[in-house]
Amino acid sequence: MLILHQKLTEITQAALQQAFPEEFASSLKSGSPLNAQLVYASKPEFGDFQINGALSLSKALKQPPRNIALEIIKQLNKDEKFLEICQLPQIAGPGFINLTIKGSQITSALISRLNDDRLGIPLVQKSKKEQLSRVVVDFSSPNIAKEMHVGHLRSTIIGDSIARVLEFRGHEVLRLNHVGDWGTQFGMLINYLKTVSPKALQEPDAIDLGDLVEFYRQAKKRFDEDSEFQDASRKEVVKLQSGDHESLQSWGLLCEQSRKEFEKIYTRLDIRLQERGESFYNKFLQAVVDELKASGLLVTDNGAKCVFLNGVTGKDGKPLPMIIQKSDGGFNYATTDLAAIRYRLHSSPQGDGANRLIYVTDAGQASHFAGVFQIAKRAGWLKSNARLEHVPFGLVQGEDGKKLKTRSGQTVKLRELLDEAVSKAETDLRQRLQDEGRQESEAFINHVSKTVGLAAVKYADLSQNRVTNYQFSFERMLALQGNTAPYLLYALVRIAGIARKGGDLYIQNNVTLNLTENIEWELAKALLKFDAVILEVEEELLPNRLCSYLFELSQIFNRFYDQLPILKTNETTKNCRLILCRLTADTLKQGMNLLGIPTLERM
RNA sequence: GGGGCUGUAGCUCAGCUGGAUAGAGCGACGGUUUCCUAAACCGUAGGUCGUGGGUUCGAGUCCCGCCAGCCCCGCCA
Repeated sequence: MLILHQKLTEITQAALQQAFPEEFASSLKSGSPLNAQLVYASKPEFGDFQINGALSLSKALKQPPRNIALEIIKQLNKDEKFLEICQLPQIAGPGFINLTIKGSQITSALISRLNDDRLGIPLVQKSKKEQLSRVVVDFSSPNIAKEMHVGHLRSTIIGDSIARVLEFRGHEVLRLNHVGDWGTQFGMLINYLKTVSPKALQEPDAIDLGDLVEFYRQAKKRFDEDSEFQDASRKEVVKLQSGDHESLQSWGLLCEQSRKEFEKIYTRLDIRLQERGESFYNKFLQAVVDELKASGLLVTDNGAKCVFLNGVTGKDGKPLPMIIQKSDGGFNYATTDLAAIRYRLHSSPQGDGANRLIYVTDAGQASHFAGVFQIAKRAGWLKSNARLEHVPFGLVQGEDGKKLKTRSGQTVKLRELLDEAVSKAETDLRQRLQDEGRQESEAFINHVSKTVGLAAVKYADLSQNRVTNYQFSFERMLALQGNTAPYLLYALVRIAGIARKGGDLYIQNNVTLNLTENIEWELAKALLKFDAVILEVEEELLPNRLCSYLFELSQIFNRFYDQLPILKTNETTKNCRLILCRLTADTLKQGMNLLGIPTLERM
């Protein structure tokens, strides 16, 4: 539908221009050209597209809306290209123009999609200008020496999906894991490591720290109780920052240990991520300070070097500062974030040469990023086409509406959360098999449980608008009905079932589509909307739009499946319906793939 | 005190640049299976879109005030 939308936009603009040439010309000069406002129809009974412009142009053109609509229609009816695409336009209500695409256009669009493994989604133009197009998606970002918990769930899943969509569109995507691998807590950790396991330094591979979370907890406990330990830890921070060999080695060991744990989760969730922690930017921190100083943004206040933000005021009404270098000479996270922006935007090889930076972090950091972005802009680091975007998301809440915790009040570990989802899916599946008297192998049960459980967790998160808080509920996500992963997976299973029962989904002979039933048309049109949805997600970075689309597509397919026989009809009708099945399957699979969710043949 | 986000059906949520009679799912109630997986499908009930103003031909959507909840606000990340 993208191509049709584009063509019709041009055609309706031309019609508007021809209907009101003088007004159109003067509107061009004034810089706010008249717009026919062609959009997708809000309801099926209004056709496929609607022109809304007649209503809003009423004042400018000094005519009643229906007259304007009539004039536009006159021009449209003279346009051969238009008549080729659409049926005769209809005026409706106060002055809307409803457009319905001709059936032949729909079927030929479907057929061209059969031979298109990109399902109508264009690749970004590799023109010279866009060749430099590189996108950084900064997501997941757990802290070293801490286990991943629910807090990382949303960033990881949403960030991955956004990266997948951008990659599919042909952007060069840098998936960066900005792990917390630097900071004062390492003094404590290294000191504790030296205390409990001095051998670890000689043979880094020989030692297994085990549960790092427990290790962290014990270190923290010792730190809080033992003042000598505290002093030693502070000295350790200084040693680490000054590049002491032994300290760095311990630090590396801790990072390596964490990395192994993170990898397990990423492998399980099928997430690719390039680790580039905060420490990477250490060598650029001083340069940030120098550049901000040179550009005149840096102000020393109470010994700290700050940049005062525009439009952000504190209690006394004065601008709030962002601290770039503490009075003791140390840097903090704002400095690191600035160094990261600078590096990512800087052309290679001194930087990543990216022109779109996407940060998938919780909404609580909104003002932090607003501040950091502002400084980057004022420092002149952005080229004209560069975009900095914070992609915020809400909290994960329990069913009580409060931040999700375990029964004992602990943070929920991501690993355990995933285990539970899979195990619940398994219980459910076994019950179902028993009820239906089905026999399946253990391998099948394990595979389906794992796929369904993880898909449920991902989909539940992605299907909600990320800005709002998200109420986590195993019961709902695994309910296996409604807007859930299992519902979508089931639609695919049905299609796979048809193929097993002798339906050839990949008919090679020159196909002709002859759609007769309403539900067939509905399905056909739904399939054609996929391309527009993907472009919308690319722009708005809202994966839930894709989820809604896939859910609606599945609903339409299920109705189609319910109402019409597919295999038990005459040959022509059968082939035609098989093509609809195949395109539905391809679209669902590709859509799910962009959500990071693998699909099943049977479940 | 300043700033941000949120407030839509009993519950969980959609609602794209303002457009026609505000939509799903769950739950509730009722129906559908000699046929491709019923993890499905069909139907019924359920709403002063937090609230009061304003802009507009038209507002859930934009602007202002108020109420409620959550989050952020100089040397932690």
